[in-house]
Amino acid sequence: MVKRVSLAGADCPVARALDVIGDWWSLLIIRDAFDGVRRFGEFQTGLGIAKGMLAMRLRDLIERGVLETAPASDGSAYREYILTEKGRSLFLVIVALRQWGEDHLYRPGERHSVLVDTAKGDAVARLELRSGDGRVLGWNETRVRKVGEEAG
Amino acid sequence: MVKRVSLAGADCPVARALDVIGDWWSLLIIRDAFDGVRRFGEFQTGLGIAKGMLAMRLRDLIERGVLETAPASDGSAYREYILTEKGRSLFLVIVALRQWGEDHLYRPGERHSVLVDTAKGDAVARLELRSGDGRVLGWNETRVRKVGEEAG
DNA sequence: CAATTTGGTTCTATATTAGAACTAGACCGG
DNA sequence: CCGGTCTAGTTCTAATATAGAACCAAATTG
Repeated sequence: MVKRVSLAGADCPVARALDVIGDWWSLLIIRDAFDGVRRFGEFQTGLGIAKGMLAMRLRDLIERGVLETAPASDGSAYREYILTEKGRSLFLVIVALRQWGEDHLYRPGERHSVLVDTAKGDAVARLELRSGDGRVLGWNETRVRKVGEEAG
Repeated sequence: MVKRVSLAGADCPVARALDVIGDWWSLLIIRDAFDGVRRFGEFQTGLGIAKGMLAMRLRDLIERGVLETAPASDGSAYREYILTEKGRSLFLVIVALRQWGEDHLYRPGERHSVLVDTAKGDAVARLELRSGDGRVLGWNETRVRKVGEEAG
């Protein structure tokens, strides 16, 4: 089989991003980390992931700068896994996935978790893509300018 | 190994979303579809994916309502793969991944493709999460309200 | 109508994954 | 401070998924 394909050198930022967090478990681990999960055992039981997989994923995510370890905040000798700044900026990826899932993967009326603004407790607004000057853009009002292509 | 874990019944929309598009290739196929790729061979050479994998992924994505087939637009007897409405609404997921990749996975000055507003040719704005009443929210100003949890 | 292109399917070797079994160090009760 | 248990892994094995090559049939091209 040779190796699983690597996209680390791609021109497309989507491909590079998927190279880092595009596997089955990484984004779930990161989602849990946003939710306050920090300890190995918490991730393991919460996700139902095999321990070997979890250990490997945590190692990879640390190596790639998404997570880091810190001494446990409860004073014990154990370690905690926490998001780095790089990891925390995946927040909008998680939110986008969440909104898509809410829109398309539940039957009408089927209950699911909701992202709320902590201050007021209301559901957050939908994400929108805007142009540089503030117009809301649909998928068909954009295009990808490839590397080397002339601007304009 | 038993089966690969399924998250199709999860309460968390992020988990359900990843169950549909959380594997190695699906989002790359979808990204290419947004970029105008429609034919089997185009996906295959563009992605460098094995034909068997691609055939399987296309089948899965059709089955899950993200893609559909249509008669080829060039009048030939071949088929094309195009995004459904459900598939097109993954646009913001791709954009969020792109922006994260741009921010964190390129060395300063290293070139990469850019998403531009077709009308003006300028790069699009960064995504922002806002509250119901329009305030910009950071990752630490939100929380997930779980199913069954009381509102408020 | 022969040659080539397109769009697959099938096959096999290798890689990845899940899950169980095992281990070492931390913590806890006495 | 001693034995038991919890935490956080590592190691092992069997099953599944993947890459890549070989094969094939229908459509298109010359």
